[in-house]
Amino acid sequence: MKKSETRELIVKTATELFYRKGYNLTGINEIIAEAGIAKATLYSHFRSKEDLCIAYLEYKNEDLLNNIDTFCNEKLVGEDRLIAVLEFLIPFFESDGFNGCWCIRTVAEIPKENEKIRKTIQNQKKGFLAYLVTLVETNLPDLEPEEQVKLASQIYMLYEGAVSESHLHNSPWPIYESIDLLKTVLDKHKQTDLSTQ
Amino acid sequence: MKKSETRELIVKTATELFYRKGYNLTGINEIIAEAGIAKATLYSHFRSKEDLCIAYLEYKNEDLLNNIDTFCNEKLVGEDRLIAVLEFLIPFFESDGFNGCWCIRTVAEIPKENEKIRKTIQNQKKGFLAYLVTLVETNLPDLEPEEQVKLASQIYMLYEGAVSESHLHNSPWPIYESIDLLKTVLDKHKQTDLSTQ
Amino acid sequence: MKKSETRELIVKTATELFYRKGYNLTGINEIIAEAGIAKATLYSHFRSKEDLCIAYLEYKNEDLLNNIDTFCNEKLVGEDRLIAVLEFLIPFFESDGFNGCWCIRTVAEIPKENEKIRKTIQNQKKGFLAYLVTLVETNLPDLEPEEQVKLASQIYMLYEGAVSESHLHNSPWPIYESIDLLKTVLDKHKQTDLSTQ
Amino acid sequence: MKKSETRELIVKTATELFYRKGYNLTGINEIIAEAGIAKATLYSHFRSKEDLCIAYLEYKNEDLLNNIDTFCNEKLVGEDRLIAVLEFLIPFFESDGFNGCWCIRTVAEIPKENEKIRKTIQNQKKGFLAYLVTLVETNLPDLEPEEQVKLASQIYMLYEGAVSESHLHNSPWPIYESIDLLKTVLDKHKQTDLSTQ
DNA sequence: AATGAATGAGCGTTCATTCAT
DNA sequence: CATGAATGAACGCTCATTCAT
Repeated sequence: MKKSETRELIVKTATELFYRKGYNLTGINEIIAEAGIAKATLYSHFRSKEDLCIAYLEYKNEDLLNNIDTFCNEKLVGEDRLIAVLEFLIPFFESDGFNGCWCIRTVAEIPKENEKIRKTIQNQKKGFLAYLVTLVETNLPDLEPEEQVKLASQIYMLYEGAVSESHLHNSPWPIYESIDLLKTVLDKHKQTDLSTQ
Repeated sequence: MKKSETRELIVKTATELFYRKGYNLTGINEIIAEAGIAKATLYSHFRSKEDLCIAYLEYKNEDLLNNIDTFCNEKLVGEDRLIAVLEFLIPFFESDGFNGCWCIRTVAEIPKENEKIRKTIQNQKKGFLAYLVTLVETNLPDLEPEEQVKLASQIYMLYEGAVSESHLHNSPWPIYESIDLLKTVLDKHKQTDLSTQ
Repeated sequence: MKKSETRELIVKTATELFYRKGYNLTGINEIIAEAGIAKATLYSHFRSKEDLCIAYLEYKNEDLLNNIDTFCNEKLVGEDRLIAVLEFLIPFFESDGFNGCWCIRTVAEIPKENEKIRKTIQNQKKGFLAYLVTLVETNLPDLEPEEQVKLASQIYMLYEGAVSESHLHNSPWPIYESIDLLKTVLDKHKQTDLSTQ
Repeated sequence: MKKSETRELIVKTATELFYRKGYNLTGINEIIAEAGIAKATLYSHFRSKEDLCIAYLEYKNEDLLNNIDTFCNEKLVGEDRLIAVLEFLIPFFESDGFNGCWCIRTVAEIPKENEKIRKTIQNQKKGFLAYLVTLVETNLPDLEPEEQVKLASQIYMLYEGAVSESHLHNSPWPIYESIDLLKTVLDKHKQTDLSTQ
């Protein structure tokens, strides 16, 4: 087996376990047993459990961004594509193994002093925000730039709340409320737009 | 020392540590050392760390509801009192030791199978939702009942998102975005109200 | 079993193993197996293997100083009692389990940065030197004070060399050479003494 | 790179690390990283870490004997050349990276059962003794043969003690005491010599 | 002749919990 | 009612060594 293949096997195994059971409640022993490798093999690929955690976060993030983008591009353009960001959460919530947001959950598990993981997570969220800004710019080009940023931030907030709360309550209602809220906000923009014309 | 006093000392000590460091990263030894009691004393008051966790969650929740209620009652009635729920988060965020939402963080730390803690947390959130429904009913009495419930749910979503995200980003901007979003929603209700009159 | 008894059991067991096999080559598992206790029991008495090492060094040192003192007090006074310090090494070398000097051996095993253990060892040696100074003062009172210190230092050197080399060569000849050397030095002092009278 | 060159690179690297950090505290990984070679390359030159240890001991020993011989040959003949053996220790102690006697330190680290390394070390010390015997024979030819052997043994003892103790105390005073002791012994031989003439 | 990925055994340490006193 | 000594299981991690390429 190639080195990169082993590495990928480790990341995939760790990702499944970390996301399902949590970072602290998943032991290295469990990961290597599941992956069918020796402990030292894991440690030849990752210096520490912490490094493996970062690989897990990146793997999850990349996957998510791809899935969202694919999902949104199937939708009509304009407002609908923005709403699609939140609609994406419905199949996500219903999918096997949905367990909330790995960022929020991992932040909750690590000591406050762990800057490395904390920064990784913050950067992921900033990346997602940047993605949403671009999406707003593309689909609501007539909006003022600062309004575009504000709207993106608000979609971000609604997205995050919907993920956390649907997970906590084990129900999709928070997603629907977020969608509803977003529609209200978009309506307001439409009105403002009309009235200024 | 009376039995109830010892119990309260334990709960307070555990609460401070659990909230600051997280549930899994706080050891029993740390709690008894901080409280200055013997290990068996702790176990004579709580059957397990899990039971202590529930006491911690309840202690935190009671405290929060009192604080929110006190804060909101100082404000004018009507819409402003609803907005106050979110404005409450600003001093909360700025307070020493702010560390996000204990419910979200604890859910992230325990195994999915732990029904006891999970139910406790879900019930707390349902209690908070019920509080918000009452608040909407009191302050926007003209709204349709189902609209009142919906609005309360949305305030809940905005509240939760603001707590989580201000914690994650270590910045209050998510709180301000939530407030802004809520104002937009309330404006819409006002318009609808006017138009139907 | 009382706490102090368990502690003593641990120290005795660790001492036997550390001295026989060396510090690094003796695992915690071996110590607890030999002592018949649980791992956590050991760690409730000693914070780390390093702390146990220091207890080992102190246990050995105390034992040694007692044995030397007892041995020397059985001898005639004067020069003979000084020579007795080195003669003590003959039964020591022949005793079961003789394995050289724990100080020298432990210094060889720990990283240079380990100040805690290093200081402990240096202090033990300084204590032994102080003991020898007193012994010289008592038994050769007519000698100049600075000559007394010098002689004590030289006895110290001969003692240390004899221990190390008898261990390395697995033979007592270095002890006999040290004794011979000491006698030469004492003879010289006698001559000087006579000629100045 | 030629095979012999690679081998020498390995030995030099291992020597530096073993002597500085100790045998057990130096890992194979550290050696190959420092030498810039692959793990299997090391194992193609040395069957085991133990074999590499022996190469290290031999490398150190050869170097030492050369240095001592060079140092002593620069001195006047007679007693002064014998004293020079101990005076050699002053620049040795002051040199960068002085870390005591590798033989004593390595003996302290290996299991008693390891005959291979043990014998190597004992033979080195016997070789050094033989060198000293020759030195005494050459520089004090009038002494009785058995007295020559005895004197060589005593110089050996003083040498060894001075190395160990200057290392342990991190101070050169043991070297000076050894030199002083040796001078006393040599004085005595001179007197004996004179009185028998 | 040289590589580097993989290994099994072991390391020192910490955990929540129990029980005799 | 409160104690503190003791526990078994699990933790994250490192070691010298091997083998297919």
